[in-house]
Amino acid sequence: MNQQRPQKKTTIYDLAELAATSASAVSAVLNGNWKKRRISTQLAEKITRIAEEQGYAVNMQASLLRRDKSKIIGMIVPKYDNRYFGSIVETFEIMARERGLFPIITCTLRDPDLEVEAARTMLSYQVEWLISTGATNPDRITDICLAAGAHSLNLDLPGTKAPSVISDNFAGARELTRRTLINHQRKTGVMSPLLFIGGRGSDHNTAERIRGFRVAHQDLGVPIEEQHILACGYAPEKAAQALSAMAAREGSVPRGMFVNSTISLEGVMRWIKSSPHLNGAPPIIGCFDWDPFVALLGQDIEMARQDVPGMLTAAFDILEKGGDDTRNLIEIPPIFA
Amino acid sequence: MNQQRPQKKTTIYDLAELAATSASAVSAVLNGNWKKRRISTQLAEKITRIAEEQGYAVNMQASLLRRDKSKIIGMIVPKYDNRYFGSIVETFEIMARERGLFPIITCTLRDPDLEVEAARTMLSYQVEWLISTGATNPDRITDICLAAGAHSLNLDLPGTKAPSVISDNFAGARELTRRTLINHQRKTGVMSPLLFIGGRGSDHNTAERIRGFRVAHQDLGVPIEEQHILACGYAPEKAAQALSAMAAREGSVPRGMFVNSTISLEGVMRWIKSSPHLNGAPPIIGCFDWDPFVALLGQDIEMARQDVPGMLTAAFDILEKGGDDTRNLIEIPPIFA
DNA sequence: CCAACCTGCATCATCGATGGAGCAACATTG
DNA sequence: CAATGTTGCTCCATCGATGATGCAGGTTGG
Repeated sequence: MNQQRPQKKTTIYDLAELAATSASAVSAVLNGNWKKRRISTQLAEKITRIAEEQGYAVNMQASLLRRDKSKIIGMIVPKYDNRYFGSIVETFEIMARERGLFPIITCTLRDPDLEVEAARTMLSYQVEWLISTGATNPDRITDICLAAGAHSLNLDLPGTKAPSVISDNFAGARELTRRTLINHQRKTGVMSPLLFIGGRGSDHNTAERIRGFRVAHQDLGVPIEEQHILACGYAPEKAAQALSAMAAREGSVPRGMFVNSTISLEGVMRWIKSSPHLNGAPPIIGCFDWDPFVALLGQDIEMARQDVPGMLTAAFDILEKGGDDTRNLIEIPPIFA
Repeated sequence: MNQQRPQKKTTIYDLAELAATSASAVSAVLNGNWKKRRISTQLAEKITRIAEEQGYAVNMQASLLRRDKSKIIGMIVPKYDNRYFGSIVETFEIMARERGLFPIITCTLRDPDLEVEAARTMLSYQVEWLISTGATNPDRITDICLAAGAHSLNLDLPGTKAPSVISDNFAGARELTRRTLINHQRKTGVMSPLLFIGGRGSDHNTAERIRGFRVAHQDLGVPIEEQHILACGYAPEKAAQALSAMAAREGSVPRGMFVNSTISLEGVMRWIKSSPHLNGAPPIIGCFDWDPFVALLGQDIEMARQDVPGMLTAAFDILEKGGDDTRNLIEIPPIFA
């Protein structure tokens, strides 16, 4: 049949009439517990056949209304425009489906109001769990979830009111800094402090990465230049502006850099390309995040790839243990190539 | 209140009791048509206040069950691992919300069975519209949608049974080829045919792009080399393997290339880096797709950026006009920087 | 002073799926 | 042959929100 307009939806009552039986029997057969309800195999087969012929699909809205568990799991995510978040949502979907859950995802464009609105909307859809990824105010969302009878969990950025799974930012940054310092020495012959650029000074991850950055310098006995720590925000333009300002102020810019995300790296690379400040000498970069094209950008870029499967495995572990009591912080080490 | 465990959900009946009124009044007030139903402003304010105090959120399952329109719009998308699809889902969400719709998205990992399963699941959730992005078998999905009373629309790859919005692959490829041929001539002094690499020969977009590729060569009077059209699939490894095979077979590889997606480009660039076949001379590339880091990879890469906002505007136009009858194909020109 | 009308709500059936309870019809046991 | 058990269903209340209908109590017009 090649109908143009969508037809009305088939319900279990329609199927019941076609099979000359009751809606209850149809329901039992189609949701699989017909053995328990002592429906004959004969009738079960008949109903199954008719349902398939009619292209029947349960009305989840009705089904969920009746049941106690929705099996819906929500995730909010800031953006889809980089490999890290892309990988998070993709892995999340796969792992959720493997566990018989229905994932719904929404991006909040780093807008705190949208985060809250998105959380409320998801709660209206009866999510059982809500994972806040990189949320600006995760505790706010946890409060809303608790009030609405849902569990919550923080990913990427931690909160204090729900369990959190994040990268081991301190150890990762320390190792990345160490590697970059050594790369810099190998290339230039001198050991000199790196520039830290990107991220918000107010967020936990950036603060921890700066801490790792400091300690790595200390480990190698390299003094830090305080004015070379630029937590100027994540946007590419912010990074480019910060570099311009520094170049104007100091007349030059360090060749070795710790860049706090691929997003910021985009701005850094653009600025370097368009500016004479490095005199064509390629920068020596450590980037906290991974992108396949960045790997092709030059030999002198080291990346710390956040362990997305590891993080989500930890997240689903928590959620399978039902754990709200565990207000713990789980830190997953990033991966070096 | 800082409770640990989620509490039970508040319903309009709870609110009605707290406000000493009926559930019907609560419902009318909270969904905004209380004026029509002649509820006093006083009572409306009281109910609103109590609802806020209790952190009430409607149960969409119940609400949707009762209403005829779900306002849910679904999208299936192959992957989240590149800027094109990332931009599509992000723009889709924004535009859907602007129109008062609730977007749900699912990725299908380019798996035909998963596509069908995802479509069925979405239909269970009562989507009114389903947008199939880059689907391997869009007509199958349209059939399923029609049987279940939903509308469908194809994006990125066309189908024959529902309206389709895609890039103008022919014109885009023709222009990209023209530009790349000219770039090649400028750099090398000679006008010589390009290598076409990436994509599936069986998909409409690749076929159209190859057609544009041919016509552009013809336009400039450059003969094509048939064995230099390699629709080897999208995966990076496939592209790398195809190049290796060609190099082994012919002893060399053209310096000018038309690469049919950033995904394939990843493999191409990796191969070039690891292989001596170009003797360090940078390739001259036209890439049908856009990525910010690719722009930084070299001066000799021209990109055709698919006009995602334009495509989705066209898609939402169709869907606002309710149009199923319009089985038309809308082609949106890609953008050159 | 009564009909007609308006205001401000409450009652109740309904959406589709679900599962506890109940009920025939038949089989088995002592 | 009555008592008991088993098989194979059906009936009905229920989940929460919605809106048509109805119904008091007050107001207005003639």
